[in-house]
Amino acid sequence: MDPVRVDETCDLVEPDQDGVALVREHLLPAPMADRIAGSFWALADPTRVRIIHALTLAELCNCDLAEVLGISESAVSHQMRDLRLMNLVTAERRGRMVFYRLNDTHVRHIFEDSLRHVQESPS
Amino acid sequence: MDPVRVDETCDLVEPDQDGVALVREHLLPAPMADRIAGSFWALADPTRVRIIHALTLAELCNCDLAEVLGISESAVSHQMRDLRLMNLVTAERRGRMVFYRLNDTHVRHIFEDSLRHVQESPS
DNA sequence: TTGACACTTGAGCAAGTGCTCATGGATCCT
DNA sequence: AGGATCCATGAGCACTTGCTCAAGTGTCAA
Repeated sequence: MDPVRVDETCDLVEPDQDGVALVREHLLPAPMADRIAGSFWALADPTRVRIIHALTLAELCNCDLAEVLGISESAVSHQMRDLRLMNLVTAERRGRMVFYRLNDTHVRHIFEDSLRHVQESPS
Repeated sequence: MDPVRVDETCDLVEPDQDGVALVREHLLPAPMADRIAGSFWALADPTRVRIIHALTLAELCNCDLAEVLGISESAVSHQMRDLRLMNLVTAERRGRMVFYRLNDTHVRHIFEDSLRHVQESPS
């Protein structure tokens, strides 16, 4: 628990000094909620989770990803396009293959944390 | 970087000893990918992000959440049902109101981490 | 050049999501 | 009891998502 104060406006504060009033005062602005949601979008889909996990282990090209994960190359390509737009991976062409690499240490870290958490938890 | 070894089968390993072979060997099983994706589902939607943020500040009832976030009580109630099913919040009835409280320290922590990360990052 | 291979892209579709609206249940007050 | 308030729920709807399929681009090798 023990939340941490981060700044003056909108975030982590000692809770429950007044309830509704406190919440209203430190309300998370909608654009920031959008950015946070966006940063979790990548890991909220099983296919992308598996792609990101694979890229944690090695740099891989589109067709290897498709083959290893058992999905079509087109499906992989579509996902990689989105991940690239979110700056979560970088693509590098070598010959006719395109190799993908994880580009975001934050996503890598929350993924690894979550993997540990899922392994420890009972269900 | 410096990934951490967690167990023998499917997870965090020193990368790139062979690429595809290594990935195939340590492939994340689909059910585990589903569980990880599920644990991020809550924070991948702006409305739920704002609900969870509000609940990090105080215990709140349905109607206060609706009023503070500027959405309908029905919309809140539907979201709270899902969050309850995922065991992320607990509900306690007091009179005719139902007060919600965060129930998952892991979600609380990754949310707080992410909030800090979003605040530090440029864009 | 011709073909094969790796990847990209757009259209289209089935399934899922988040909301509103209407209704019903639970609780309190007079 | 009757009404008011708070919440839950189901139906319905617009929108999004993740996929497949088909067609196209880029690269290499014979």
